[in-house]
Amino acid sequence: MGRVSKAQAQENRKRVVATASRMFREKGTAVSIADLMKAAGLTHGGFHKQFASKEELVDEAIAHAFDEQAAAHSSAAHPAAAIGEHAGEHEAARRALIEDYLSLWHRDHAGDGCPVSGFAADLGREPEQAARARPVYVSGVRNRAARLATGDDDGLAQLCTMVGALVLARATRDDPISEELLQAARTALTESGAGQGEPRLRTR
Amino acid sequence: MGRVSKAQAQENRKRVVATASRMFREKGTAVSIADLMKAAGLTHGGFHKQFASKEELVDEAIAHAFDEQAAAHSSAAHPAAAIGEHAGEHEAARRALIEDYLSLWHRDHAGDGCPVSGFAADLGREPEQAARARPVYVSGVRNRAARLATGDDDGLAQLCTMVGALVLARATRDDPISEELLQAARTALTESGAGQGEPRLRTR
DNA sequence: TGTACATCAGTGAACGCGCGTTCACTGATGTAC
DNA sequence: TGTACATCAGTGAACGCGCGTTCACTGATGTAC
Repeated sequence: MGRVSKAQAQENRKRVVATASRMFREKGTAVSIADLMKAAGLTHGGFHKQFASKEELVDEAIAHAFDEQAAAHSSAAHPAAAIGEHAGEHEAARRALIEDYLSLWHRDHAGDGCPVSGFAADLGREPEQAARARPVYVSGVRNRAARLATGDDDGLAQLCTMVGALVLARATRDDPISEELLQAARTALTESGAGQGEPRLRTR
Repeated sequence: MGRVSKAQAQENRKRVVATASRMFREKGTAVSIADLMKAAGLTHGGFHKQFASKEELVDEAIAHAFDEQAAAHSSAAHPAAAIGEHAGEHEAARRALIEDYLSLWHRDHAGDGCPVSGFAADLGREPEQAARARPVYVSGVRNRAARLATGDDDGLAQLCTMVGALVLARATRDDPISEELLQAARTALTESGAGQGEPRLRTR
C-alpha cells in the first residue's frame, strides 16, 4: 500500500516482465493478468500503471526471454565458429546445446527453456503478435541454428529436429514415446563418425 | 427452427465435429462454441443437445482429425513396408509425404493439415486433455513415423524434423526464414545417395 | 536541515464483454391409434 | 392410410464467471520552500 520508491517500482516492473516471460512460455500468452501479477507478488489493479496493455507486456516478455538466453549462453563470444577458429570448442558447445535441449528437464520446464519452442505455438496462431515479435524471434532462430551449424550445414534443419522433438515430447509427456522422441533426435543429431571429421545428421 | 429429422440432426452433429476439427487445428481449442456453431451454420444454443461439454467435442474433434487423415492416406493398405515388400512404393510414398508436409500449402492450411502438428501446442499445455487424447495422438505419431521409416531408421527423428519445420515455418510466416526452414528440412530428409540404396538424413 | 505539500505505485472495487452452459420456447418430426 | 399428440433438434435470451481495463482511493515518496 501507499507509494513505493522509484527504485522499488522499477524492480517490480522488471519482476512482472520476468514472471510473464516464464509463465507465457509455460502456459501460453493466454495467462491472465491477475494470475501473472499474483505470481509476481502484486495485485492486478496496478498493472496499467506500468504497461499500456497486455500486448505491450507480451512483447516485452518475449524479448526478455531471448535476452536472458542470449546472456546465459553469450554466443556473441563465439562468432568465430563460422570462420573455423576454435572449431573444437564450437563442436563441444554444439553437443552440449543438443543434450540440454533434448533433456527431460527442458521438456518439463518450458518456462525456463528455449523461447523459440516456448513461443512458437502462440506466434503460429496470432499473426499480429508474430509480426511484432518477428525481428526478435527470427534472430533467435538464426542464432540457435548458427550454434548447431557445422562446416557444410547452416543448422536450420537440425534446429527443426530439436524443436519438433521438444514440442512432440511435451505433447506426449506421460507416454513412453515422449522419451523415445527425444532420444531419436539426440541420436540423429550427434551420432556420426565422431572420428571422421564433420558430424552428420543420420538416420539411427 | 422447429424439430429436425433424426438423419438431419446426425448430419448436423457430424458437421459440427468436422468444423471443430478444422478450426481447432487452425486456431487452437480455445475457439469459442459460438464461433464454431456459426461456422457450422447453427446457433450456439443447441450445442449441448449434441455434446455434454466442450471437452467432449474437443476429444471427438481430435479423434476425427486422425481418422480423416488415416482414411485419406489409407496407410493400413501398406503395412508390408516394414517387411520389405514394395520397398520402392514405400519410398515413393515417403517422398510424397515429405513434400506435402513441408509445402507452403500445408504451412498455410493448418485446419486441413496434420493433426500431430495441429494439436501439439494444445496438448503440450493442457495435461488433462493430453491424457484423454493420448492413445489417438500417440498412434498418430507412430503411424506417421512408420511412413517415414527406412530400413535402419524408425522415422521418429525424421518426424521431429518435419513437425519442427512446420511449427517454426508457421511461427515465422511472413519472414524469408519461413521458407528457408521448410527447404532445409526437405533437403535434410530427401537428399541422399538416391542411387545408393538407403535414403539418409544428412546435413545440407 | 525541517516542514508542508504534491506526486504517483499499488490497492480493490467496478466496468463492459465474451465465455461455457442453462432454459423456456418453437414447430416439424415421429408415433400411437 | 389419416389424424391427434408427444417428442426433441434447434433458437435466442439469460446465467455466473473470468477476462482486460478503468477508477477512486491510500499513503509513503519525492520535492519545494
